[in-house]
Amino acid sequence: MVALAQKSRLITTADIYNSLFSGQTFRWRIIDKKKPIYLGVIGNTITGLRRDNKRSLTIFSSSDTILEKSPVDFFTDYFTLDIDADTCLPEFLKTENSDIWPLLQRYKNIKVLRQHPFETLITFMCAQGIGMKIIRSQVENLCRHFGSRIETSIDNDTVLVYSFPEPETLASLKPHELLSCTNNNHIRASNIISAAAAVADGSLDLDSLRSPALALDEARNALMAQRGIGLKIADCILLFGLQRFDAFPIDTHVHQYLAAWFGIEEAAKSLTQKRYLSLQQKAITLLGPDLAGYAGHILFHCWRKEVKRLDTAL
DNA sequence: GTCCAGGCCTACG
DNA sequence: CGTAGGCATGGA
Repeated sequence: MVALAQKSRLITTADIYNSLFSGQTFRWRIIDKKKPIYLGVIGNTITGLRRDNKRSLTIFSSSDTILEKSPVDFFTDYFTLDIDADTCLPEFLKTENSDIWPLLQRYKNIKVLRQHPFETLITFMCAQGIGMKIIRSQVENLCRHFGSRIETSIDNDTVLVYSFPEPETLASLKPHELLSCTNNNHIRASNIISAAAAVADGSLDLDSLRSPALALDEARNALMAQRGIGLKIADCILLFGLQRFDAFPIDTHVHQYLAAWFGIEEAAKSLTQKRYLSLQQKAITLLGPDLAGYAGHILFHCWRKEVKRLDTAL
């Protein structure tokens, strides 16, 4: 058993906590709601975050390093503290849309995370046409069945976590072995296995898709070559797992707020593939070419919480 | 019971 | 082109 030792302290705003449960990651969880400790597994390193006060955060870690970086360096990158919240959202939201701006106050500092590419690929393949609770439950099953078991202790309580499965592990499965992780959907199980196989054998090179030198369209096409990955899932993988903050995924909620908040008439119609691309261009024009997806995620979370009253955390 | 959840793919006009 | 239906289940 690995005792989770306090390793370092990171000074930041409390808004990074919302980042963990804004729907971009399905892996982090709350251990103690009264004295919030958030637990995650990065590679094979167990990491815990505890809020000390509004601007101070303690990092716990089962190792001195997280993916070969110090915990502080790792989380500075992971939580994109290099992205300035003030420049992320465009001015027109503050001036022209006075009805939206008050709603955004609790969400405007949410950070989009730089997550692990393969984990992001698979978890978003699990997220089609089902609710957030089932998605989280599927991902939990995925790790429990096919990841590595890791035990730790926090304040003398034993906590059991699992790493995310390796591509080779998932690639070796048969669809029926994966059904508990795909809501019993056989097609999705088989799609996930073949995508994992593509990563394992190198025909899908996720790291190469991170390069800004590669056009966003080409990166998306490489992902969409996999069965079960369409425009929306591909854009999510680019945004959350490949650090392409210009990628702008449009799901049912984004579709809704583009109509309700931005008055885009096209968004009132059903979301066909052609309309997806057209709406995406309009959104990028409004939100800016560099951080459209980053800004879009903040709007997405605000819409879910403030308008739809949906919760994302368990 | 009905409807909708962070969709994708195929078949059919 | 577009739309409808299938995939599957749980919670509101």
